[in-house]
Amino acid sequence: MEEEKKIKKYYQATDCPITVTVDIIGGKWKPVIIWLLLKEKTLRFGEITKLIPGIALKVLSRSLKELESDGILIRKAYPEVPPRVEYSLSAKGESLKQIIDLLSIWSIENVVVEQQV
Amino acid sequence: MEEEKKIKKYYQATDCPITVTVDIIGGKWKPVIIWLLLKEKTLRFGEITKLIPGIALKVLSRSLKELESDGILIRKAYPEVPPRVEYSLSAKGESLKQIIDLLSIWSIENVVVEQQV
DNA sequence: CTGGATCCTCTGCGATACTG
DNA sequence: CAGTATCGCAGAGGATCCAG
Repeated sequence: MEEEKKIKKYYQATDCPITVTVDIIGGKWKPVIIWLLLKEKTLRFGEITKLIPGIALKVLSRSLKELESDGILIRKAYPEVPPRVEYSLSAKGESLKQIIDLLSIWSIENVVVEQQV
Repeated sequence: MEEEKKIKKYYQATDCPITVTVDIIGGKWKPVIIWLLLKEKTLRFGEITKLIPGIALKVLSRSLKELESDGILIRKAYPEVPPRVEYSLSAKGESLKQIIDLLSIWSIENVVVEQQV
């Protein structure tokens, strides 16, 4: 069923591969999460909430799940008390670095400058 | 008021410039529209609706407006009857080519292949 | 031909309380 | 500590009719 959903999702937007990527890394917080993981390599759930003060727990939780099921990041849970869970990027996630960098650079060159002028 | 909204939008996501760009080119159809304009250079409203069969008129209309107000594309209306309106990318819009290409390539390498296997 | 006006649905996002 | 459960809101996306 999930498989179907993905395939459907892929074909619905005029077979445009760009939309596929935007669906995966898009949204309000996912880019930020990926960006943080690119910098910090490994982060715990609580650390992310501190690094992204505005995010709601539920949203972070769901974002991480989706990124995991898309193969972008890897979730490692340690059977301890209290529990510890570490998130890090997969190879696929690392391969987004170029894109994330470009997105960042573009906005700095094309949006931020404007606002200062 | 619009200015306030933009500035607020920029600062809300932990000052992350990536989100800014995603906000501009994100959404279900905007990437497709930009991609089409990169290829075709100039398109009329009706032509876009034909190239993107699934899109609702209102959505296309709003997407074009937003892209225009973000300075991505240029709207040229000809005072004729029946009216003719042409859309083309601004220099700022053209500068997105690199990003669009990367997004496309990434999905082809990381998503499509998987589905075929 | 271009798109505004209207009404509707669906889901992404958010805040708080609670649990293994 | 790392989440789930629950409730709620606002906006994106959509279908249809109407107008300059």
